[in-house]
Amino acid sequence: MNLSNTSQYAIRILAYMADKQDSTLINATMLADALIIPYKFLTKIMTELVKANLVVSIRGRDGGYQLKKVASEIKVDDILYIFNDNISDKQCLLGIGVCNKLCKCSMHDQWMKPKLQLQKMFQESSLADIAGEGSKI
Amino acid sequence: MNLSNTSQYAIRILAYMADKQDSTLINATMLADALIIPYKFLTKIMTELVKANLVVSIRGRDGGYQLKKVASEIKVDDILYIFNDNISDKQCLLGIGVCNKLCKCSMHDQWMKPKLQLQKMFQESSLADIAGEGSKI
DNA sequence: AGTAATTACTACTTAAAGGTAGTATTAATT
DNA sequence: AATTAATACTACCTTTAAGTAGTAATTACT
Ligand code: SF4
Ligand code: SF4
Repeated sequence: MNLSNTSQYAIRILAYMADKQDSTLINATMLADALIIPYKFLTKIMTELVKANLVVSIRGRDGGYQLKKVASEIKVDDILYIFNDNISDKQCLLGIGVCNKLCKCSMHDQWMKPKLQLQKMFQESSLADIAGEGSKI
Repeated sequence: MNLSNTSQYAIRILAYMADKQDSTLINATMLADALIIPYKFLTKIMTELVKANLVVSIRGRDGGYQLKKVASEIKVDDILYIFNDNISDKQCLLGIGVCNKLCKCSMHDQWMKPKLQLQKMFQESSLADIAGEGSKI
C-alpha cells in the first residue's frame, strides 16, 4: 500500500528541480547527492523522465537537466503515470478485478472514498505545490 | 499503491470461510478451487493464518480449517498485520521516513486524510461485514 | 585535435514477492 | 497394520523491482 521506490524518487527529484528553478541546469551528480539516491539508478529514472517529456536534458560537458514545463503544470499524477503507479478508476482492492455495481465485493464501496481522495490528491498536486517553503524533499 | 497478492488472497479466503461458517470444516482444495488461488500457495498462507491464531487447523483425514474467532471479531486490519501490509500511523508517502510537524514534505498533510480513512476502513471492517449478502469474493 | 564532463544505452546482479514440488506428519477408515 | 486424505515443512524455481557496471555518444573548453 505504498508507491514504488522509483515513483517516490521521481517525485522528489522533480520537486527538487522545481525548487531550484532559478539555476538553469542541474546535473545527475548534484541530484543524487542532494536527494541521496544511487547515482546510476537516478540517471536511469532521469532518462525516463526525459522520454516522458517532463524534463529536458542537455548532454555533454556543462550539460544537465531542466524541467520542460513550468512547475505548476506538472502534476504528481503525471509522474506516477510514467511508472504505472497512478491510481486508476478501476483500481481494485481485493484483486478480483473487473466488477460492477451489481456484482462487487463488500469492500468496494468503502474503498471508493479513499481511492478517489488519493486520485484527487495526485491529480491536483503540482510540483509548484509540493516544492519550496522549506519543506522536506 | 495496492495490497500484496498474499494479503488479498488472505482476506478473500477468510471472508469465504466466514460465509460458509455453517459447514464446520473447509479444506485447502475446496478453498483453492472456489477462490481460484494456486493450491500450494494457499496452503502456505493458511499455515500463516493458523500461526497467527486466526484459523484452527485439523490435520489428517477429514481435516481442514475453521475460523478461530467469530467473524465479527476478525478485522481486515488483523489480516494485513500478519503480512506487514497494514497501514501504520507513520506510513510515509515519499519514502523519506521519519518526519515531524516541523520538518515534513509538502504532501504529508494531504496524505493524512486518505491514510486515516484507509486505516479506519481496515480497522473497522470485520469478516462479518465483508462476507455474505451474495457479494463477490 | 584532444581532454574532460556530461547524458544515454546495454547488460548484468541482487533482493523480494510470488509460486511450485516433494516429503513428512497426522488422523480417520478399513 | 495398511491405506487414504488431509495439513506442515523444507527447499527450490520464477518473475519483478531495485540497483550496479561499463561503455558509447555528445558537447564545451583548451
Ligand atoms: S468490487 Fe471489490 S474485487 Fe471488484 S473491483 Fe471493486 S474492490 Fe475489486
Ligand atoms: S513528511 Fe512526507 S516524507 Fe516525511 S513522513 Fe510525511 S509523507 Fe513521508
